[in-house]
Amino acid sequence: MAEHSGQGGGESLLFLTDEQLRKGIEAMFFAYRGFTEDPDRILEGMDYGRAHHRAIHFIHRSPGTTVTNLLSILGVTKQSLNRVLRALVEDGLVESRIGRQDKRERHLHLTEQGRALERELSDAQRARMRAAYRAAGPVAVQGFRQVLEAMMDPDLRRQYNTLKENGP
Amino acid sequence: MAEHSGQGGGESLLFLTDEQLRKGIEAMFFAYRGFTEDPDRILEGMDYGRAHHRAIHFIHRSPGTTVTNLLSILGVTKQSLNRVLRALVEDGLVESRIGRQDKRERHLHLTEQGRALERELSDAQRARMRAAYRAAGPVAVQGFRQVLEAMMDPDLRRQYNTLKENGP
DNA sequence: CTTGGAATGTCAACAAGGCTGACTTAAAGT
DNA sequence: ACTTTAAGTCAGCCTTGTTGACATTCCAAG
Repeated sequence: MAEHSGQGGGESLLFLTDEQLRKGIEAMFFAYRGFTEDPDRILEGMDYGRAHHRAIHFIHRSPGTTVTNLLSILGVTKQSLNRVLRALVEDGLVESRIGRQDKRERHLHLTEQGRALERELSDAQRARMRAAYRAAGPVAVQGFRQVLEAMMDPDLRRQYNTLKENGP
Repeated sequence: MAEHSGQGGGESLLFLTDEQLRKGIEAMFFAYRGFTEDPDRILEGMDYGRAHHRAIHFIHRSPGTTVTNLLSILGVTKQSLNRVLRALVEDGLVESRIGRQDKRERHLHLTEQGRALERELSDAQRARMRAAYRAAGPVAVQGFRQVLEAMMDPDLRRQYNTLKENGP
């Protein structure tokens, strides 16, 4: 524990002060607002909201995923997700195919229309992320990702890493 | 623009690929879940939720702040905030003092009971943030903050920086 | 073959926390 | 005096989350 001695740990643990942590907490709060703002603006007026965006994102990300899998990624109840999926299927943005092996399962896919909305939403979100990445530079981006990953719950980190591997 | 030449920009702009951006987007999604989880768990069962947490946090942060100021920080309507503040005042966690200079204003302060809850909530949230910071290291933390700041809306970044200056 | 349990879907009811719109009160400002 | 601002309130609505109960379908183990 005692790195050298000195008040605060020889190797400079100043980044672990309550003040630094509080800044990080507030940065998360304000940044998340920006993060969701652009897609939210696109969706308002359509009958959709943030919940629909999340469903569309992860269906796009893992085409053919089952409802149960999606539930565990999104961390909501099936009733909540079902309300959202029903709307998307009725409106022809998502296709729900009965499993061939296990006919209880529904495999979810975006239709062409669904892909179009996904593109619109993720273009907007990526544009902001790209601007932030560019402004901060590659070293900062690496740190950004490291801290976020360390902040996740172990279960969610597993989900996140599983997603990372199967690129589209 | 063309740093050297080569496919992708001489100075390695690989961190700006859609794939990298998508990973950042998903990292934000999963990390934010972890970020809010601990306070949420503490609050469930009490009659309070995330909205109360936010109000308590920023009143603690800027004691004596006015309702209007708090509104602009939180980015909600006064009706929404009022519902939350009324509960906190009725339960004796927040004190609303009429302004001495401008008697229309109400200045908000945490009571001892309010400070106790604030401490409980922020201890939990800081513990997670501290663990993440420690795991990632000081360089990563700097990058984390840089990217988050770049991701904020200009207005929110102003709010964030204003808050940063008046340390408690 | 039967049965248990898993995966899915659906209905109903509810709560938190956003929102808009309309309106009041009190105090400042001009 | 008149207007604007700060705050609060009432009523009603929407989205998105929750529980609980229940039906259907179908795989798999006994």
